[in-house]
Formats: sequence, structure tokens, C-alpha cells
Amino acid sequence: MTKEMPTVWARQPKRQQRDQPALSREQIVSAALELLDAEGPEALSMRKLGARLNAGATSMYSHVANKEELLELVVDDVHGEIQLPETPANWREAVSGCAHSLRDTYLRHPWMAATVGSVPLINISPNMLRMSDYLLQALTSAGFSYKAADQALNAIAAYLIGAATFEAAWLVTIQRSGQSEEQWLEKLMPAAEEAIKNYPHVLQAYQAQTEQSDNSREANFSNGLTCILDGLEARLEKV
Amino acid sequence: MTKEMPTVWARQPKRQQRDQPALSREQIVSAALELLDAEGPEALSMRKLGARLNAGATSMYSHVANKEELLELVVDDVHGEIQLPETPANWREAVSGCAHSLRDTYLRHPWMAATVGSVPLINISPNMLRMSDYLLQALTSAGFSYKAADQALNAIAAYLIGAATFEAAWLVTIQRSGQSEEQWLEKLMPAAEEAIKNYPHVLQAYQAQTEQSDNSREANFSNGLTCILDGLEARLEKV
DNA sequence: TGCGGGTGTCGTACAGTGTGCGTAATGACG
DNA sequence: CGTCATTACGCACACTGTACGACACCCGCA
Repeated sequence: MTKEMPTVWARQPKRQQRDQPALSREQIVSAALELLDAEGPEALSMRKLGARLNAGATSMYSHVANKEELLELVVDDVHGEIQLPETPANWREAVSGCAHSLRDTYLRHPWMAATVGSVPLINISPNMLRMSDYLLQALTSAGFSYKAADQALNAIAAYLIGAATFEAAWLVTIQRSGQSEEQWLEKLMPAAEEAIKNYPHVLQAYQAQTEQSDNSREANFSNGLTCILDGLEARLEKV
Repeated sequence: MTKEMPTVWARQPKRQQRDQPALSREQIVSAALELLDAEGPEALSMRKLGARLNAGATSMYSHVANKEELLELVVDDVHGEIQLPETPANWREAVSGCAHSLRDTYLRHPWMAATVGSVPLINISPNMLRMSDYLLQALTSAGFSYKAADQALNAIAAYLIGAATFEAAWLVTIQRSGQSEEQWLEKLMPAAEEAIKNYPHVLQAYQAQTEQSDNSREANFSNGLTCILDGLEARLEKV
């Protein structure tokens, strides 16, 4: 026998219980998800979670090894929300549709980006595999070799996680301030300008940005994505 | 007066103390850094930090508002380790040198990637501004407009953070297992193959990868980076 | 020289955390 | 009916971040 791996995905699910226990893994996971969305990751405690489920503080431990494993499950659950375009016209559309859906999902659950970084072996969680498989299919059938497709996938995934991390951090900061994005921006501006003033190029970029019209976060995201896709496409054509 | 911003960078440093107090901000930050490197982020507690500094558990609060702010300072401190090429031959070299140094830095402190996601307003921390300014300078003097350079910077930064996140998560997982990367891989393989088996394209990519020789993490990172740079360069030429 | 007052340090205390353990209840099977 | 496996739960432990108040120190001023 191989020694057990310290990850949920390798662990056998518990033998099907014959009776109907009050708690189930899915209930626990979805309650945790609600709590995370409502109050953020630092507010998620096993006691609160138990309370929300009308259960004791330690009742969840029959269904979940520990808090970390619970988080793995929740993260994978959220990854299940990502929609994969069903009949994309080409590989770019497949990737781009998936990318935008991932972004939407991560921004709907702004704690995700900061959390994935501490979840081990995220690559072999079911819903991540589902997405990888989809993208590899799209890429290889467009002409990428499996090696090239794998590398492309890594690059894309890195960009997506990074972009989501920045954007989510921004949203969380605003959310915590309890103000609207405009109010927050207005209050931030003096401090930002003060911090920037000794960095001439940052200052210029800042000024160039404020007089531009289309600097929405969404446009910015698409822009970076297009950039990667262009780089990939160039390689595809070269072969 | 504008209301004070809830971030270290906007806050005035405390009035210079005339005597030589036992603790200083720098000491605290560097001790925290050591602790994080040695035992990981979940092992960093104010009490342990105090003990390491031969100080009481709450003595740090005269120099640092709270643990979160301490983390902001540590993160910026680490960002200070990133080396910026002094006389790059062209913009690609500038970006690439900076990128590799960032990667090295993040892998030297594997807790960084998971931590930056929960640090607010990272963009206006001094050492981040220093790097942004450097890159904007390199990009604009290569012909990018300030708007284009800003977008390019965002794309690059996202890729870097994302790539570091994946790689660091991998390293941390191995480190926690207390085994070498090879041992760990060997033990992981059966579980991974089991998890993969229903995803045909992932499986093929996996097989293609194992028979390849040059699939080092470093090569993978460079590859994705090159891909972005190619995409950027294409835009630069088009203008 | 003496004396406030400001500053840094630290002990105590409080509310809250994850979770190990023992126990009790529940239902299935022989 | 008894036996057994499984879940739920209360309690306890070690530990967390940090508010508060007391205390020791050093400064400039009288």
C-alpha cells in the first residue's frame, strides 16, 4: 500500500452512511462558503460555522479532517462555478471565455485569490482538472503539441491567478472601508499622490491614466489576456 | 485635513526617539522575516516574535500598529531584495532580469506569494513603487506610451505573482512533507495518476511531460514570460 | 539639583481560536 | 434482543491578537 497522501483528493470518501446524518460534507462546505462570502476569511471559524449549521463546534470534524481541508473543499467548490464555453469558435474564444468566467467567479468571492495560494496541490482538485482538461483539449486541437499546450496552460493560469489577486485585493480593501469605490478613491488620492511623487514615471503613468477614459478593470484584464494569447498565437504559427 | 488612510505608507513615522530604545521597527521587521522564513506564516505569532527579540509579548505595539501592518512592512522589505538590472541592453532584458529576480526572491521566501494577496494597497508601498518606476522607465523609453506601459506592467505583474503563487505553493507543500522533491514526487505519483485518469487530455499532457527532459520549473517560468514579452513586442511594433 | 512629562516596556487579562478526547445517542444488522 | 459502527457534542487545552494600566527611564526646564 502506498502511504496516504495529505490531501483530500487522494483520501477515500468516507463509507456511504446508511442513515441520514444531520450534517453532510456538502452542507458544511456550502455553509462555509456563505460565511466566507458574507464576512471574509478571517471571520470563518469552526464555532461560527457550527452555529450556522445548528450544530456543535466540533461536529464538523466527522466530515472534514480539519479547517485546512475544509478550505480545500470550498475552494474546489468555487472552482466549480467557472463556466466553460460549450461550442467555442476557436481556441482563443475557449481560453478567453474560460478566463473571463474565472475572473467573474474570483471577484464574486474576493477571498478566493488570497486563499488559493495556501491550498496545496490545487492542480489535482477535481474542478481544476476539469478546467485544465477543457483548455488542453482546446489548445491541442488547435494545433499545439501537448507539451506546448501544457506550457501555455501554465502561463495562462499564472496570469489569471495573478490578475485576480490584484483585483480582489483592491475590492477587499474597498469593501473593508465600507465606502463606495468612488468615495474610497477620492480619499485615497492625496495619500497616493504623496507616495508617488518621488517616482517620476509612476507619476506620469498615473496622470496618463486619469485623463484616459477606458481604464476599467475589465478592459485592463482583457488587455493583458489578449497580450498572452497573441504571444501564444505567434508560437503556434511559427511551427 | 484629509482623514488618515488605513495603511502604513500614509501614516507618519513616529517622532524620532532621542534615546536608544531596545526595539526598533527595523529590528522587529527583520526578526519577523526570519521567523517567517524559518517556520512559515502560520507559526508567526506576536509572542514568539517578542521572545526572539528578548522582549515582552506586546512590546512591539509601540512600533507597529498591529500584526497586519507588520506584515505589510515585512512584505515591502522583501520586495526590497528584488534586484533591478542596472544597464539593461533593451526593455526585454530589463523586464526579464527584474522578473527573474522577483521569482528568486519569492521562492527564497515561499510564504510571500500567499501573503501578498491579503496585503492592501501593495502598489503604493515604497519598494513596489521603486520596481514600477524602473519598469515604466524601461518600457516608455523603448517606445511604449505611458498608457501602454502601464497596461504592460499590469500584465507582467499579474503573471509574476501568479507564477510565484503556483511555484511557491508547490515548494511549501514539499517542504511541509519534510521530504526531498524527488521522494515527494514519487509518493505523489500514484495519487496524481488516480486523480487524473478521467481527464484524458490532462493525462496526455502529463505523459508528454514526463518523457520530456527540460521541464524544470525555471524553464517553464521563462517560457511564460517570453510569451508575454512577445505579445507586448508585437504591439510595440504595430504602432 | 529637582521635577514634570513623554516615551518605551511589560504583566495581566479577555475574548476568541483549532481541535483532541471521552461520552452519549442513533440506527443497522445478526 | 444484543452488538457494533458512526455521528454529534461538551469539555478542556494550548495558544492567539491586542487593550489597558502600571512602571521605569530620559529629556528639557526651572
